[in-house]
Amino acid sequence: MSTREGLLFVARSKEFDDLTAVTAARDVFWERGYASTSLSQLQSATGLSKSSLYETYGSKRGLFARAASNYLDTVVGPRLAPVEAAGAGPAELAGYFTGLAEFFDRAPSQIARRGCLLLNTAMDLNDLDEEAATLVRNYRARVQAAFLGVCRGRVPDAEAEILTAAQIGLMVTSRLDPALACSLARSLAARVSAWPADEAPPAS
Amino acid sequence: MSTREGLLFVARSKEFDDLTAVTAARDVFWERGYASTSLSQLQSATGLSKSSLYETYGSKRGLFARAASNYLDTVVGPRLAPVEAAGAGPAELAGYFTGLAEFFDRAPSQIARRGCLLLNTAMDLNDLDEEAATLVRNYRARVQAAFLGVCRGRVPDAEAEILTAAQIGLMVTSRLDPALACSLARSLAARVSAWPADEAPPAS
DNA sequence: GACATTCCGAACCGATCGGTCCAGAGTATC
DNA sequence: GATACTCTGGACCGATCGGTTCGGAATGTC
Repeated sequence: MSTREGLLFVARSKEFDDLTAVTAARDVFWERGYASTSLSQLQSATGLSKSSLYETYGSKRGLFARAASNYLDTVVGPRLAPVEAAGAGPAELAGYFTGLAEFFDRAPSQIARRGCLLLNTAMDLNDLDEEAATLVRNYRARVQAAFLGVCRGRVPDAEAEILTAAQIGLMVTSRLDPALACSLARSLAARVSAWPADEAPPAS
Repeated sequence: MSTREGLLFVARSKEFDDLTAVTAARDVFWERGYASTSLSQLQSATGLSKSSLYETYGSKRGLFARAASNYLDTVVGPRLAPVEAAGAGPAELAGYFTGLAEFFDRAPSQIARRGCLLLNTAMDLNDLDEEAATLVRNYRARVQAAFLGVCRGRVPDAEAEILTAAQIGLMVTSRLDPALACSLARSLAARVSAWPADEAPPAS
């Protein structure tokens, strides 16, 4: 708003929801990757005109930044939260993999095949910038840190490194064959569940 | 060649080496992915003109098929051969990962960051065809089969499934950070080496 | 009505895309 | 020289790319 001659004028309010638009764009990037996503596809998904997209997000790259941030907040965060919580144990980690298994099992093929937006970005790093590269590296580090928190005191630290790699492989596999990914996720959950108890074992 | 009036004429011989050109193209696809590789980049890499490329390989897609086949023959095959051999054991599997670790350690960054041509293709499946998709799935299945041959009789079969995922994650990680991939590969080798002996344990 | 802002359609930019074609130079054997 | 084939540079195709600009309609408050 602006003032002039003591009068207060209020501008026309926004007609589209920013979160809705970013989410729609996120899904296109997620499914097709950054480089293979065209502006016209983003227009179709968001329902916004090219002018509005440019005016609001500055560029394709700017919209991608918003999409990636949204992905971290609404997809990665909630799924990883129980594992990142203080005191998380094998049960929480197994639940993480079981949750993914159920997702691959139940979600429609088109959704299950999207893999991970940030890992998919690893293939587009040639077309993006160093900022995008560190974004992906930080994501990987965050996953490994969460896994490591559960491993400490129970299994060697290298287990977290390997589990992180397996998780990355899991998301890539889901792009190839969601059913295979489902099976794999269950195997990972089973493996974590088989870890020895860390404290006083239950008297049986 | 053709005959006419009883005379035999022999055509001009090829001036470029097919294997060299395919290898050069393969490296570009490997580094940049299918969709992000342009014809002009393929021209620069192969040293061939657009006309010759079209005449020889039919299309960008046709050249990619040759590149992928070459990749399987000259990259995947040799590295996986010892693991696929009859009677291969943990030592061969550990050697596989150690070989990758040394590669990530010694190869120039630009080379080490290429990851796996076929796994990278998983991101381009939207732009390719079902034939390409089965190519990647078959590669994954081949790796898992090789790993499974070593697991049998020593560790549960699910270990091969998880190791395959870890191997996929390893190749993705190498695109992000070769040093991390090197460390990961060594951890995988160590893990496999720690498997219990399958037959009469050595008397100590 | 005046004013401020939002939004879109459309035109436009320069560039690149994969693909097609052809004239002509080069290279080989007879 | 005649013949047959290889190979290239360049022109061309229609299409699409990300990005930019602008006029004007729509929507709001005063």
